[in-house]
Amino acid sequence: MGKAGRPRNQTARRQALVSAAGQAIAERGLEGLRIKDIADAAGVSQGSVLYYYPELDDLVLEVHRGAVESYLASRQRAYEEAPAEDPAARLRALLHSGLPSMTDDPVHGLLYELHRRAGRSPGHAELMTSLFAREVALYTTALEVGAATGAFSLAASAHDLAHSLVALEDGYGLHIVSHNAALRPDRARELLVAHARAVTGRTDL
Amino acid sequence: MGKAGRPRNQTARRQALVSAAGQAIAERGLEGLRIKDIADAAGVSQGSVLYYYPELDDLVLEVHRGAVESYLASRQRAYEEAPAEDPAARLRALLHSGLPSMTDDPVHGLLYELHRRAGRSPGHAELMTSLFAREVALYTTALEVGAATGAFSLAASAHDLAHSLVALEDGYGLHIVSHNAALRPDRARELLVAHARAVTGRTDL
DNA sequence: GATTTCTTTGAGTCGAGATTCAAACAATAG
DNA sequence: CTATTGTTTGAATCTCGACTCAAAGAAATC
Repeated sequence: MGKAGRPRNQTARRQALVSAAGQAIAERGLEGLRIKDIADAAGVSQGSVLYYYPELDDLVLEVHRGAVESYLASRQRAYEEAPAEDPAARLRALLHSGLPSMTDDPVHGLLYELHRRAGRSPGHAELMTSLFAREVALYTTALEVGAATGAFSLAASAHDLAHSLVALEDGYGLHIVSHNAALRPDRARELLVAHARAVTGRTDL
Repeated sequence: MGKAGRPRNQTARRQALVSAAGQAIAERGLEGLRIKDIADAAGVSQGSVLYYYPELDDLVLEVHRGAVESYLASRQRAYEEAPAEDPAARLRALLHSGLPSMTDDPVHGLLYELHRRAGRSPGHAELMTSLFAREVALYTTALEVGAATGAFSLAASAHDLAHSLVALEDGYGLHIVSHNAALRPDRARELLVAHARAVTGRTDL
């Protein structure tokens, strides 16, 4: 009396749909998201999209979750790939991984696009909160290690400074992806690094 | 053979429509904007909305323009109402007028909502750029006056510091209106003021 | 009051896109 | 091979909201 049926490799399909949806959102924005676009990008029919995600919101939430995780992983990686014995280099790595490098950086573009839902959707708000908290934690660690080894002389608590750095990234990043003509990526990076120099006492960041 | 016809008080009607649209956008967001909602809020028929704004985008652009102007005017007013002989008080006034005071502050909510279009619409990008530049100018003036009178000892150029302050406001504000559970308005204000204290050398802000 | 032009209405039309669904197809168990 | 359940399709249908338009209303001019 064994169970029957075709094997479920839903995991793979779902993953493909999440990826396709992420691509579609990055291209046309949340408002321009169409089931047909997702289906085309994933190479399946419209019906299949609904079969796996009867609620499109669930799919968008998965896209958001995936974007947050992969973005955090990339920053963590950047941080860890810098020499552990050089706190300034590690901080520099963080600073350089937190801003969109072009006005149409796809990763940041997707994240800002998804964050837009946060004001009206608790699920998205939670993801945004989580991203912020974990970025703050990364910076806090980097600053505390530098302070402990004497490499930095912090102008305030590591935790508060970390908050400022992440908020600065978000503010500058928002203007960059929004095509603020007066704030090019280079200029934003300079300003961010200058701020980091000021609060750590390192003039060589 | 004089011209005839009913007088045109299009100005008033347009203003009413802009106001109604602003209200609708603040309530349901750009994605949820419906002609019917605008018409209802303005107390006219759907046809009238199209009569004055055949291109809905033009109406949204007007809403954005109005929001930017009134927001800037309110900050300018806050700045000027503080005693001119007290640079610290003036800076404090600016700092307190730049963050949403609640998680659903309607003014900031509307502005962030409209800024969302900037990435895909040059008109909106221009408005956002203009808002940023003028906020930076306000802060720059406040900082320079304080520095000139010896009230502040600036940690960097007034212009650079002003950029940081505005970007910080934008970053914190974004998280507040997005319901970041870990960053309440009070906390954000504390962090912003702490930053201002650090870069001006005033411990009494 | 007649005329002209501006304004307003709302029912009707139209279209884009979401949703449904019955039939076809696939893999596994027995 | 057959039965059973999982999967996929895409044409038909449904829904919502933008857009059209002919007719009615209103102010200014003559």
